[in-house]
Amino acid sequence: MRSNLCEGTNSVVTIIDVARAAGVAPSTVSYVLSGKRSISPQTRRVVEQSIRKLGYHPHAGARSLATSRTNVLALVAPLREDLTVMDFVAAVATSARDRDQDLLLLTKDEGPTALRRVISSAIADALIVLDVESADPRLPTLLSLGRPVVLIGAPDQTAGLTCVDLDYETAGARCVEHLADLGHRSIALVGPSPAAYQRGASSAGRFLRGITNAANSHGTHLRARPCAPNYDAVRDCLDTLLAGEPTALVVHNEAVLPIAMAELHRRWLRVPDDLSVVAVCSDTAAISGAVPLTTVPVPAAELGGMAVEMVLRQVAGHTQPEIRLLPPRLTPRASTGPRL
Amino acid sequence: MRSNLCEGTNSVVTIIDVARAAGVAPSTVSYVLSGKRSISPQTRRVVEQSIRKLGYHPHAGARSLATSRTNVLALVAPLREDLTVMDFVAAVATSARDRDQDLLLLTKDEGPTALRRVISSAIADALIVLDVESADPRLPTLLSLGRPVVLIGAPDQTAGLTCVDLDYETAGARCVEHLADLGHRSIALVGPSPAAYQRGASSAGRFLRGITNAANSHGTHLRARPCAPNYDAVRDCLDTLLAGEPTALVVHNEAVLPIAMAELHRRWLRVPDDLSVVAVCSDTAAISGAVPLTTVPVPAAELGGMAVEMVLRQVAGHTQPEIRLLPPRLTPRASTGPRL
DNA sequence: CTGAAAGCGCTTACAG
DNA sequence: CTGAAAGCGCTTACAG
Repeated sequence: MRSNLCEGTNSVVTIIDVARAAGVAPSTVSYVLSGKRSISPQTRRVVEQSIRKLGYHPHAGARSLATSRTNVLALVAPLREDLTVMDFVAAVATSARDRDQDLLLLTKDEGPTALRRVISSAIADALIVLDVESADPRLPTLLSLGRPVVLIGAPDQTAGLTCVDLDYETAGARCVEHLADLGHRSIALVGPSPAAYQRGASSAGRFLRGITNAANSHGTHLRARPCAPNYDAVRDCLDTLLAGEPTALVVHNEAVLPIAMAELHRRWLRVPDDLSVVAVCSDTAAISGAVPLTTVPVPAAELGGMAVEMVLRQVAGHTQPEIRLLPPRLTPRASTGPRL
Repeated sequence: MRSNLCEGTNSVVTIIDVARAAGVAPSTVSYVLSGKRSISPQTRRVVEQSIRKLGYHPHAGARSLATSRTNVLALVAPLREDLTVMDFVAAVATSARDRDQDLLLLTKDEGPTALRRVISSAIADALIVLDVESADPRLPTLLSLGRPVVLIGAPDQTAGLTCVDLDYETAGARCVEHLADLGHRSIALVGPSPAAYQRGASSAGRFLRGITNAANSHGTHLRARPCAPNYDAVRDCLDTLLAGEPTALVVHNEAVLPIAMAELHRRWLRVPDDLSVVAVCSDTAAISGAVPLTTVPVPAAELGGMAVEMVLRQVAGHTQPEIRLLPPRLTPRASTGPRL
């Protein structure tokens, strides 16, 4: 009862094999596959049968050689242990597949050379770059490639670049507005890790700017500190921040979030009665703790989907650079309440 | 002062361009590149200069068409938000690059069809599969591919398959031994999520078997429960487990770990005085909490590296299937102590 | 130590 | 609606 697929020789089934089996020319098989000219119903049927029967799969290299298209997108991702990164990778992978593209994974530490290599060797048609820094050293290379590139994130200089990101500056403002509405006049920010600030992670600076400006214009006191993702750093950071007796805490650091919540608990600080908490992170992280957290969610799925869409538009010929900043939404949950 | 790389036409630089510029035959350029025959020093020098000057990069599709080799490895990863998955992806990506291979990222939910497509279309030379289940539905396809495949994980039936994994059965035993040595006679296990058991995650069952058998032979009482990665599930799980008054807790669930530690703290259970804790997880997760945890670390970096090495050996012609189970090591830290 | 040429498996004008 | 043929950019026997 075994099917006779792949029986006999182990060699590759080519378009010529299919053509012979179907009694047509190779070009006809090609056109059936691409739909680029009309084919009689009978021909189509017999060709499609042969394709199935022989288990034909077009050779990607041959196709790319003939068309200058690979249908592969390269994603450049940082390798750190980070759920948000994983979210973005997942989002881009899924939407790439939805558009019949494969995904090549490059790591950030391969640097600019790898980007040029992948494009110049026609391994991928386009690049999606994660974890962009304010003055990213890869920018000159990216610009000189002359091929489709989309950045998830926004560097300082965006001339000629296509970027998509959450509007972190407004996100910072949203946090202040929400807390100010609840009567809070003193806010503390647990920011990204010192490493993130040092490498100039673009979201870190923009969020800080947004929350600072908003605090000023609301007459709200703000104290901000970066925080490394380990227990000691969190304790120190909270020591410093809580010394100012804030009534609300904004956490823009997903890795630190569970540690910080546990530490607040250890210090007998009830959330939200003693301290309101707003987090900027993925929603899954926000609802896994004891108290469901008010968040400004990072919409990784949307951002990843948009990046794929935008880069494919470029592949299709659209060359106008564009910056898209998604308006942040704040989702109120149990971790924020009125100042008591 | 601009360099004259890439000046003028935007079209692809080919081996013919390089040959012309160097005054040699295209085949000579090819041999300089591949090192497959001896080349006079002068010829080599002039060819290498032309390559640099023109910014030549070999066309991957053309090369794969001519050689039947892509130098691309495909990694099939599950998409869930999970640091361990991220660890494995990072490990495989890095070691692939070290061996001059690119990495294509496939998602688990694409199923067996994607695996066949990627191999049959010569998009990748080989497959590395993560998150293997006891009776994984992809196994028949994988076996029929006739191409290099390495599983990270071990299904029940391994005939004809090459697998590499931590020896989770022995890992379970190590936990019991360590705790029994410290005098503990009643152990509780927080296992992987119900979802993991349901899909038959192979490590879940093997670890449970190992810890169960070891507990029996040590005359130690064991109570085990799966646990979903959210606060309510953790609370329920601990309610059930702690009712048995264990003096030690084994946590084989990285996502649950920070929540569980916070919850123990909330219940006034001091670690290790009231309760010893052993975790099976990456070491970064183990040392980020208030108490550095005794672990049996999951050696993602080693496993990923071995998978790449093994799959490349297969690509090079080595066809003998093999099962490699890494012996687990237990790293004692502050979270385990003698039963008081 | 080096060259000329066939062939890898596709796509797409060109011709009918 | 369909076929015959050139060409995409490499590699590798074959010949010298």
